[in-house]
Amino acid sequence: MTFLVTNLDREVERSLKASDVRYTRGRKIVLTALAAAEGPRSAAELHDQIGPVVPLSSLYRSLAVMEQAGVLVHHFGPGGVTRYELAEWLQGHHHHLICLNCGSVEDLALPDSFESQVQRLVDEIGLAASFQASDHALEIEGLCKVCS
Amino acid sequence: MTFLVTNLDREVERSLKASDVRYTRGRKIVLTALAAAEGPRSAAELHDQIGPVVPLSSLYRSLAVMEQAGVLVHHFGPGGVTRYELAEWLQGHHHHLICLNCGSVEDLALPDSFESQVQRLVDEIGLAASFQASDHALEIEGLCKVCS
DNA sequence: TTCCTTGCAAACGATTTGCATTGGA
DNA sequence: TCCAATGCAAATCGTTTGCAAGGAA
Repeated sequence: MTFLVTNLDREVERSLKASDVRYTRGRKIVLTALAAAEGPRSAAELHDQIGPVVPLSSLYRSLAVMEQAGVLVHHFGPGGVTRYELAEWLQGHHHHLICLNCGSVEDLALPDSFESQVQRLVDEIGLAASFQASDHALEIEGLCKVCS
Repeated sequence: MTFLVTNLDREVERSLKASDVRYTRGRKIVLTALAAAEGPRSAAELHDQIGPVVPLSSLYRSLAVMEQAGVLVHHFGPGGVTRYELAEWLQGHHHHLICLNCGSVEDLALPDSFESQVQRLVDEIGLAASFQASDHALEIEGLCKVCS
């Protein structure tokens, strides 16, 4: 993580406040679970981990609101489900390791030397394809430690 | 495309036959639509394009069967929907340009010089992360020609 | 004849929403 | 006090499946 949890909390609260969104107990629980996760998590995965204190409908609403406030981002992954994680400005740029067997998705931060190469490739590609690239995601598929 | 449509058809038929799957009229229609597409397509997108001659339930079943036979592969993308495209051995390795505005997904084949760099990066990363990588996908997000 | 395939409708699972109630600034 | 947030249930939407009818080998 880029921030200590305490600072993270402060940053999140500030961001939400800027969108007239309250940083409530339930949202703190969700945010904390996501901050502790090693990769993007679906509503169901979070609900399993958090328990019934935050019902699914509230969970979905909290995720949507925090995404609109720029605190979270989502991805679509294995199982056709939506997974959320902290926005890049909170947890840094990274990529994903996707297990083709169990469907788990874990983060992978690349050393700067790699990342700059990826970034350069994407920049050049965008130019060549007349596509206004603003971000990239290198998803690596294979077998995770557990499944290999 | 790697094959001319005629040869594609022959290859597909052979593959399906090997899985005891018939290459029926409806499946040919779906396959042809996918072969003509510039990127992965969802069942709904195909249905809109093809029309009611192939009902949605048959479409979903055909896509699933052809994927099991190794002729198609799927991805999860914008809108949280599943999109299918020809397997790599039929259309070649490529990446995706994802429009953050309209949600369109289009193919992008990289020049060999780029692709070999991406491949080398992925290989090195896999080693470093004790992850048994078997494939990779470089998704570039931004604005497509229409939306930019 | 033997199975695979199809089509319709019902079933499912993930996600969203209406509405009355609760809670935070 | 006032409006956002919550919780439950009902509604949606993409996708899957049961089952009886149709079609190719």
